[in-house]
Amino acid sequence: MVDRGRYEELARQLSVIGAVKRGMARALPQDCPPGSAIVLTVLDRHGAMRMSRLAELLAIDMSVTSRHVAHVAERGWIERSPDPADKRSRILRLTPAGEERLEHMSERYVETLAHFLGDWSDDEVDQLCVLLARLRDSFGDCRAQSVRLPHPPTVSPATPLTSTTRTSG
Amino acid sequence: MVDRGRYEELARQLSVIGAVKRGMARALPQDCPPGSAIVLTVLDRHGAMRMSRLAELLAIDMSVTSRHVAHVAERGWIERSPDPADKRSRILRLTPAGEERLEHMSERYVETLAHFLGDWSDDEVDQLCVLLARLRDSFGDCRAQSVRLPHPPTVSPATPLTSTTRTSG
DNA sequence: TATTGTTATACTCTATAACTATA
DNA sequence: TATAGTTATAGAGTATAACAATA
Repeated sequence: MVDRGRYEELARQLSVIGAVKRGMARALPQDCPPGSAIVLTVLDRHGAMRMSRLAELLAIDMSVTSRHVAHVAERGWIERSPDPADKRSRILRLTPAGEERLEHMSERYVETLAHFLGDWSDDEVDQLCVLLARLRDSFGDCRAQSVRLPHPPTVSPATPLTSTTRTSG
Repeated sequence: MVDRGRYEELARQLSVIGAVKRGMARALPQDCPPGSAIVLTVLDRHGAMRMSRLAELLAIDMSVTSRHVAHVAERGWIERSPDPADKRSRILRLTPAGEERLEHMSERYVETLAHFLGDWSDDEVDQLCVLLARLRDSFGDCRAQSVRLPHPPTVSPATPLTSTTRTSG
């Protein structure tokens, strides 16, 4: 068990890391806000999937995911084909235009990191990647509705422990 | 110089780490949104300071900092005493009530981390803290107005390189 | 009746611009 | 004239709740 001081330090570091994320976001093309960027990134990384799966991977509510997806679909960066197994669902898939967009985006990200992280070694970047991946993994699906935190903010007494993707009943 | 693939991987990891930050934010007391929490944290960590310094440490515009500060000041968690050296400024300082609030907040953060990071070792937490601190440091003051990024989004041709805290002239 | 996904509404954070007071 | 800070307004992200279509 890690001691309290270490956790406090980690909490501080996580609080301040938002500045880095904003710095990265500024490098994005104008028609591609962070919400679109992450949808394209995850679809490229994990392949075609349904809304609910995407929402789970992003750890955001499906209502929010729906808006992000609508935005990139309007621009032709993904296609939504009917799911033969379930007519309520559609399969999300990156289009060639989306891949192109992602490539452009990726170039800007890389340039930005090269700009700020010029003096980092390969090993340091690798280490940070590994630890961030592990951190994300440890948190798992930590969305409001799907997990019981130690201190449920406003939740009424006995909330069921279901691991659904929904926002309400 | 780090190669492109490593930077791409880091960019992906940073994109997805927002889920962790949201998970942490959910642990905060209801009357203490993340913006307030970070102000209290930084004032505790770095001691009393002026608005402009706080904005620089948070890497957000002073207009935003001003609102966060107003919020915590209204609740009596910080005090704003006149700066004898410059009548335009005030010195921000944590009050005993603010320290108490911070302690409460910190407990919740620690519980949340203990909940999700139960199987991490001391060394792993330390390593992540060190790398995050270094990352934040490498980005420095990366606010919109204060730094030239490789791809200035909408900025007109010759923007001066001044490192000010301002939002407009 | 339960689940997938969409839409409407509200809240938080951030940035830009205009403004006041002081240097 | 320039700087410290405040406020008004707008844009993006997210959560909750209500809804439609399908399982």
